[in-house]
Amino acid sequence: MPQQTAPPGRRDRKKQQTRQALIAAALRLVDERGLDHVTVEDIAEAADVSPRTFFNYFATKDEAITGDQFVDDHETRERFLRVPREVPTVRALLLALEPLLTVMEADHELWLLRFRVMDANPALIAGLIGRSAAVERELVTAIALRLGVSPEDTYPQLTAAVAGAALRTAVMRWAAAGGTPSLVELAREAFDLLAHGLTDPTPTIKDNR
Amino acid sequence: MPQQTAPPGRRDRKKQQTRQALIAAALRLVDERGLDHVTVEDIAEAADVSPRTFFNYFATKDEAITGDQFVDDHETRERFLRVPREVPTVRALLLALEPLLTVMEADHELWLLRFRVMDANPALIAGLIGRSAAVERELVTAIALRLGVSPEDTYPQLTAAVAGAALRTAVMRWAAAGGTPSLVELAREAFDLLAHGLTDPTPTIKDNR
DNA sequence: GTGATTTTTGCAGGCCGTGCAAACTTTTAT
DNA sequence: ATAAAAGTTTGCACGGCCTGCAAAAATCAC
Repeated sequence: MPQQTAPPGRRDRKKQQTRQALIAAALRLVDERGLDHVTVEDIAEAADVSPRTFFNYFATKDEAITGDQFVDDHETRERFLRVPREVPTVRALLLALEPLLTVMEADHELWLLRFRVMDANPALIAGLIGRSAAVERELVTAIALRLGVSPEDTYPQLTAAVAGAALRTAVMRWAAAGGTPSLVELAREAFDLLAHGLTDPTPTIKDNR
Repeated sequence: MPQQTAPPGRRDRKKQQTRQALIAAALRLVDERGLDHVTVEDIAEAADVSPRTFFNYFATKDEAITGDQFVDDHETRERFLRVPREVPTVRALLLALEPLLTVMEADHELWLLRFRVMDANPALIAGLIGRSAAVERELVTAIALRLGVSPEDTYPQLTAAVAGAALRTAVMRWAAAGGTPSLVELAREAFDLLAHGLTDPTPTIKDNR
């Protein structure tokens, strides 16, 4: 084997191009007009393909906008299980997620737009969360496995759900703020708050540790 | 005013009847055949109304199954704000939610079936969560108000999202277990874990406080 | 009973998403 | 180069969800 990844031929290049065009068109149009005033036909037209082709790339209109998977279940699970056992679960989850966040920040242009559009069209958030339910289920078993408890226990299920919520919050805040505090920082802040039991903040006085 | 609630006439009684019939039909059919193998027409037929009438009662097929609102935003918000300031936020949220859970337990037959059906048809969960996003937004402002911080801060947003996740977990576990540990107990367990920072459980040895 | 109000229903229509088979393009082998 | 194989795009037909509108039917108020 000369190289692990064979150089993609013209065919795959064209596919990627079409995919990008569809995503870009979808985001632009929905950003301009709102979700309800954009049809799949509009998107296909703007990307210069037939409406039928749209569905060769995405199972749903929403998927072109939100992205099919915003965390890769398998990779994340693996990374989580590789974290040394001494590290507490919540911290281990953060560590397992961080590479992902870094990748998103590298593509911040795309993701900021995506989340801005989602924020403006709440119907999309449901779909996003729904799709992340698959990841959550993976996480439940991974957490249970790592701790040696049953996946039916409260702890794994609660922790997976809560971590998902924390991640979502961090990402939405990142997008709302336009990307100024880094996503990794925001996530760390969220997970730290979690690990401290969400103790109430003191309004006026800031306690630095 | 002789009484606060005027006795409902035949008209309102019939409406309630139709509504119940539609919900019951929807749940029964989807439970039997799965979400994809039940059409609105089927449900309407089983409830003995026209398909068009179905949409006079529910905005969506899913809504007849999941219920339009599984927590009442306004009531919960009020209750939350009435909890004395000394009570920490997480605990106050639990207190504000408990009456709701009690109501659900009173109707456990309906709710257990509902959540069983949702568990079997993940597409429904997305919708459920999506609809609870409205509640979450209410909670964010309520938490911020109570603490005297900005609704843009991390704490209110994170806490609202996390509380929602914890509530959802409790309810799903309650349904999965068939209602044996009481819903209120499960919710308390979840919120206690939250307040303790999700510290890792010890697998074999149980520590009772 | 009569008229006003509300609910139900049918109808037409737009959009989403899918299966299928024909046309087309790229790749592979000769 | 040429032909066969493999993969992609497209059109067509169809079922299902959901909406607006106006006519018909039921209920209510007098």
